[in-house]
Amino acid sequence: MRETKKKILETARVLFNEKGVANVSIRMISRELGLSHSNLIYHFKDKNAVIELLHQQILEAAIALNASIKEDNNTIKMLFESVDQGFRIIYDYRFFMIDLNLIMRENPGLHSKFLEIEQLRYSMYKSKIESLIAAGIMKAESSYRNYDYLIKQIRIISDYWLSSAQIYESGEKVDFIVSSYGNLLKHLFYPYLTQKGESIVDELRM
Amino acid sequence: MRETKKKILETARVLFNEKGVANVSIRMISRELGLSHSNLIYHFKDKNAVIELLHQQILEAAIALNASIKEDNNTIKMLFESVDQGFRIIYDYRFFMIDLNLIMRENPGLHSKFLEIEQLRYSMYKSKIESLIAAGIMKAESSYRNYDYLIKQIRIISDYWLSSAQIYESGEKVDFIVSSYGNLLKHLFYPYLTQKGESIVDELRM
DNA sequence: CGTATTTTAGACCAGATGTACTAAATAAAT
DNA sequence: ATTTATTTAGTACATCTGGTCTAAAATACG
Repeated sequence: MRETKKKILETARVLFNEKGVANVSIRMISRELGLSHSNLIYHFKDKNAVIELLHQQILEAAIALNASIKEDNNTIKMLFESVDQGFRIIYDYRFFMIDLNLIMRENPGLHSKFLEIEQLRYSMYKSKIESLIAAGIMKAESSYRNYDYLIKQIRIISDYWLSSAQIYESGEKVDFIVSSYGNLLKHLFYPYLTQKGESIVDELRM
Repeated sequence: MRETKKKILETARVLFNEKGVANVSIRMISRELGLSHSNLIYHFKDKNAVIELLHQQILEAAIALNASIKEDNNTIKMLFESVDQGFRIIYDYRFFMIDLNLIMRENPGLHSKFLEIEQLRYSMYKSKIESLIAAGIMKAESSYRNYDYLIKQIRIISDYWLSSAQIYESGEKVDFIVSSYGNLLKHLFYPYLTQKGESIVDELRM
């Protein structure tokens, strides 16, 4: 029955989000589902196997998102929209980002995969920024406008906004958190906008 | 013997940094020290008590740093120096930042204290930025230069640069990591500098 | 020196966890 | 319908953990 496996993933996801990966055991997940723990082990070798599959779900959602956003329409509007939607998707799997370091430490395979994906993310931003410069929307690079640093700032905020939200915004609603931190990321771009860029973003903000 | 307590803190700090807080038990620390675990419990009620004292050590170091940096000399040079030195100090206690969310979740008292300190951090940056604007070093605030967002960006990077380093820079030397991520933080300010500000920072970078 | 206090060790307990193994129940297939 | 494969439950085990209690050793003190 394929159904059981799905239920396990779903329950695990919710429990991970609630209590944190470290505080959820195989036995807890099975108890929650009214299953024997040996049954759970039949479907997943261990907790890491569950996490790996959940990570794959995230990836699939991200790929679907990328596909839905037209590549040729390479505007800042699309960039910001993908931020909002990406943030919304990852929120449902927030345990993964909040316990990121724990997970990476105990799962070297996932760690390497994560590093590979990061390279893709880097190139994506790199080329987006280049085309925004070419379009006169972002300022040209200079000693005080080093876009490699910008991309690394984006990386940290993308990786850890959920951790930060857990500490500083506990109790706030999903929508509020997602839009706050989405704005935080977008504001990284603002001081790099040209006048033309600003007027384009002005329209988006209406 | 006060000595034992110090040794426990020292060993705990090293083990936490090495293995992560979740993977270190009271019994492990005592084993490492050749002590009985009941002896450890005699000195510290539990693991959280150890972490709390280590956190106090961090605070004391931070206070000493703030005192050493003259308040009246409110330049961007001092700001950047305190970043470098602050980053260096916290590196030795990196477990605290890497396992921040875990620690906050299981230690509500520490969480509140951390939130209080964050308010101080906020006001500090707020007033520093204001005086830098007044001095013509940073640009005036505007719709595309919202300094509240800048301060929140600073917050996330300050809180999670060590986590990010653990994932992306494993194996790199301390000095490299500290200076890389210090630069990352400083670059948050760069696009907000006036021409005057740029020329001042130019001298610092020589 | 003898007494009181602090520090340390050892033993024990109850609970949770991962893992392995066996057997029953259910579903699929021929 | 009988066999085969898949899915599930149950049990048992070794390990680790936090916590408590008791007593010995070390230290401080009067």
